[in-house]
Amino acid sequence: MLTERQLLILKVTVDDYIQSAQPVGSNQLAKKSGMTFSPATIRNEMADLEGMGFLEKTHTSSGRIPSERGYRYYVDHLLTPRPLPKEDIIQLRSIFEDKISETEEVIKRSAMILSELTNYTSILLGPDVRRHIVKKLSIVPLTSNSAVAIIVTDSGHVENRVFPIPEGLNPSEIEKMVNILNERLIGVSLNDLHTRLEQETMMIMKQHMERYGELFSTFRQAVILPREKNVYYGGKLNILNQPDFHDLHKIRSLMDVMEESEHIPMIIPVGNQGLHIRIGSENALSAMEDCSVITVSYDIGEEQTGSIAIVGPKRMDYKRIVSLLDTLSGDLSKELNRIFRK
Amino acid sequence: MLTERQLLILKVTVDDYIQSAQPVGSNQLAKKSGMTFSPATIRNEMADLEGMGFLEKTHTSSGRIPSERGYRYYVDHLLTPRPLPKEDIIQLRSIFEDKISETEEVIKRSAMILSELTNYTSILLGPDVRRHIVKKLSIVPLTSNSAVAIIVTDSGHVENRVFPIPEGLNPSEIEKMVNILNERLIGVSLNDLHTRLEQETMMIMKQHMERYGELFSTFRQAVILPREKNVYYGGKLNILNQPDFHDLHKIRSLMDVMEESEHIPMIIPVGNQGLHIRIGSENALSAMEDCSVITVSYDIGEEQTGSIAIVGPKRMDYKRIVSLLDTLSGDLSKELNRIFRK
DNA sequence: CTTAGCACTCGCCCTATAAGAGTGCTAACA
DNA sequence: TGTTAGCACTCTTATAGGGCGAGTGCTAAG
Repeated sequence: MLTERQLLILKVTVDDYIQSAQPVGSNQLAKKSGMTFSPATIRNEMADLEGMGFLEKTHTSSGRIPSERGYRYYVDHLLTPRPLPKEDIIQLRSIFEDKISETEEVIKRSAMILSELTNYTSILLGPDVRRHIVKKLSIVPLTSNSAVAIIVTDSGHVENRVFPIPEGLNPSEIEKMVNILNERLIGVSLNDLHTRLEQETMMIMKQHMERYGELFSTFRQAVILPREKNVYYGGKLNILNQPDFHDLHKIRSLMDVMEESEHIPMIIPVGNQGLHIRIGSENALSAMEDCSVITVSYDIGEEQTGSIAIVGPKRMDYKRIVSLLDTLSGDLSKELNRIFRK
Repeated sequence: MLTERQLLILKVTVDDYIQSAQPVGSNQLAKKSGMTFSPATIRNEMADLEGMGFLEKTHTSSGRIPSERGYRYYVDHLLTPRPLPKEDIIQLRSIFEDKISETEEVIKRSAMILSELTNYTSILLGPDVRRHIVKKLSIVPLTSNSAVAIIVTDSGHVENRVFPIPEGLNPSEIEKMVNILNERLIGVSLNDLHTRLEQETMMIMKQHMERYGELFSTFRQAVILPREKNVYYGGKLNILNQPDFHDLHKIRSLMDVMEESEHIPMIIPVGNQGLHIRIGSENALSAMEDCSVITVSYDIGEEQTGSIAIVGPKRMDYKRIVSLLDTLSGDLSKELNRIFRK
């Protein structure tokens, strides 16, 4: 077990390294306020802490930097979240100041402000569009052989796609189809849409329409997949500001990984409630082994949840980020509830 | 005036430097095929070319690299566009292979393929949404005090935005409003929409509806500005692959500049028909002084034009990019005409 | 006019050296 | 027994010098 003094030294070491990005030595530490022991004592303690795997040296005679285990311990036991400074709160509140009524806009904006506030990259997961409920379907003919299909969901989200229609189709046929679709499909989630389309509507359409086949199948094609991604980024380039990242190759692969939407579930494990911190190799992706990721969930309306993630160097300002995310998660939940509830 | 031999040497020097990214010396050049003169002769000629400002040395006794003037001359007089290799043509054609019916999808895809093909960053300007013509307006109520406004344009583009509506508004009022709006505004461009809204519809609404004021003004708010940007990127990170860029600071500001949509007109001068090449400091933005930008216009339907830009190092493979852009511009124009014409 | 020859320049790499920061260990001290 | 001063040692960083190689400019010969 760690003694009080060791805890203190570990904490101050991590804090200092987070702040300076330089290995911290015993002399330097001794000068810090609250340090009543001599450098020699600190050296002894640091050697112990290194033995226990909390600190590391970059070379034989350098100062110490926290190991991953050190960060982990720091985060688990030594993190004393302090209240956010006023400026931060003001900034966070500014996200909501113009009473935007769209979930997606609010989230986009959160991503932006968050990255500005932290100087790290933020990734926000919005509502899962596939779980939204169809509120209205419509088809607007554009030319003699194309039309745009529009699906409005209960959240105000609009999916739309242009699709080809058979040449010379009677406009009343289309109207008939739209009516049938609306009758049968309002209240269905986007996710269930394509199965329900087949199961329920196909038969009816067959009865009521000639040439239903071509129209129906192209429409189905168009409607299958929501196009919009529910991932929003802020400060993608902030990585370039971090002194911890200098290897262009690593930066490149890190940025690549973050942009690739299929990797997102590896960065932000879905269904994780509350706040989580993943340090270095605790991350699933090897491209992120030099990063820490802090994630927190927030509520969207009453049923769904979204996630906020901050990606930065292991030497991340955990204290500040945790406070920021805590606050933002709460604010965001509240605001989105307001939007959904009205 | 330049002699034949000087032209040859300049061309080969630029070609070699484009290919190798290394300053090219007289011995190296003499080994190239087509070089019938001795290194000494080449040295003399290179000294002359340097005197005329076409070549530069990185230090007193180094090989030569092309100056901006050298690139300019190369591009203006020495560029012999050669037909694209088969693989490139196949790749370009793959953009259109699944007969997408949406302008924006085709453009997005072009941006992607183009950046893969060139290993540079591509920026494509799509149609100016504000010039699109309203095909249909609708309002779908979501909750008791919010609704989503949807505008479909002739190109199949859909603008949509959630906006607040006065509590307890009669649904039939909304319907009435939508009818009036459709009667009056179909055929109007998005750009003219807000002025026409005021001029024509307000009076009519006043006559037919109670409480038109609140509803109308929030609707107007929602409709003012199209949200979608018409800028599409491909290979934003490709800059990181270029050996010419190593200064993180410069990379950062270059990437920043490219993402900022207000800078786009400085990168791609609007209304420029045909192909243009801007080398180094010929660019308007100082962050791009180490870049070359090749732009070409393409047709969207019959009236509008879009632009394609490739951003790379000054040491860019001009020959290849010019051929690629020429071809893509033609193909894209053809394809978009097909989409619009049907 | 072209080219071989040659002295010279400069970047790059390797090595050596000195300074500085920090460590581990030992021994003295409270 | 825990703490601290002292000291030798290690390793990084910065600086300077030497050799190598690629390349140049100039001169003189072909």
